Amino acid sequence: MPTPASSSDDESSIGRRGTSAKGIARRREILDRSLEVFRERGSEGTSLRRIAEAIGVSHAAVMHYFRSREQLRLAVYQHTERHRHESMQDHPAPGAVGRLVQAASVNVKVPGFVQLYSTLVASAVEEGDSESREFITRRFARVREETAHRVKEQQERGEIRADVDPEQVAAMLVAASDGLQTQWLLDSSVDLEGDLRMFETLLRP
Amino acid sequence: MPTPASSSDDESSIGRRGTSAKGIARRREILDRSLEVFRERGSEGTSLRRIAEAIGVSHAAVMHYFRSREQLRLAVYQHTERHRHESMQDHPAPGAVGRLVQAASVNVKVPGFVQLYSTLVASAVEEGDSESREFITRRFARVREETAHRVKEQQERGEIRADVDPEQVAAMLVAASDGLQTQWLLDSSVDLEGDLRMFETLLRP
DNA sequence: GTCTATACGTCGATAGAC
DNA sequence: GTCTATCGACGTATAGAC
Repeated sequence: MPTPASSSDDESSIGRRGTSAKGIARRREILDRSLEVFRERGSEGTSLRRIAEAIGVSHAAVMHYFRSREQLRLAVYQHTERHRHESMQDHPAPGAVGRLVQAASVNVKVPGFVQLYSTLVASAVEEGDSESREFITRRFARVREETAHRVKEQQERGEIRADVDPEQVAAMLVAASDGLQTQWLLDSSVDLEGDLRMFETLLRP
Repeated sequence: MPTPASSSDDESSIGRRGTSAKGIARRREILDRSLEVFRERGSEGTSLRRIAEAIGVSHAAVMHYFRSREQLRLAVYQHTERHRHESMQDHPAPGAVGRLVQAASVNVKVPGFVQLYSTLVASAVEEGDSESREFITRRFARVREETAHRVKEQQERGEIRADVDPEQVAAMLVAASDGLQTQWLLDSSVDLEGDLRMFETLLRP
């Protein structure tokens, strides 16, 4: 539910195979089809066998490209995130809150994306040493840092009140963005964009 | 990760058996031991057989009291929530933000509680018709409503600025509280209490 | 490199004996 | 109320065909 932020991980660094032309295509096919199946039944309720069936291969073939089911789920998220970023490439940095609003609005329009993120966060906080935990932890740190930097700049320009700590504001903005996307999924009468935009009022000098 | 809010569901309305004295005791034992095991391995990584083993019965015995694994998880959350509420019964309503801060601080000190909540939220947004979804959806609606009411009262008393919508503030406060608890779990350098307290500054007239 | 076939241990869930 | 037995499905691992 992140926020923009440039994705630095290439897909191929995550899986273990898929070097030939056919392998690369197959890998992408698995990622694309997985998201489709996740959308219908949720990532938690979807087995490797079901994904494999949707493609027309054995479930062992899927495991040829991904070390584990957990790792496939993370790779599907990163794959989707990349495409999501491309669809909002061109914009002139409208400030910290604006970035959040834009990112959140795009997120909830990608079917299954926020749901997938939720399962990754749940895995991250439940498991002690998983790849999910490391990925989500780093993501939070990076997004907070980028947001804090933006807030600081806007404070120097006098666009944001100076009596609040940029790091605290950043943590809060990221938390509110994540939480509101979740609430919107369960009750679309929640005004995701308006609620986030309210921060512009609250942060005004 | 909620917020205070009075728990209206009785545990026994959730499970299906446990009417005798022994049954009631057994039911509570399952709930208590489940949380202990969830704490170590996470609720997602814990099987009914492992819980049963910790008690000294077969996994079929556990299923005698709970319709499904999913339902047991929800019941464990509600059971823990009840005890959590009792541990902060006496307080004189310190305002909307104060309530949030108090609730969040207690939550993160109950081992496994926020983690369990995260898995429930993930289930809620992934599954279309589950009990988890209904429970979490109702919870959000109730907590938002209670918080909005408190904000409105404080606005009338002049304690909170009047140029913001109470419902929007409530949704944001709940979202920020949830999101910050998650961030704190993954990185305890996040200042959960301080970040939330900042809202008092932002909301000052 | 890509993939099928197959097997292992475990899981949630159910049925029926005690 | 609790057990044992059993079911189909699951994640994972390996051997080997192409």
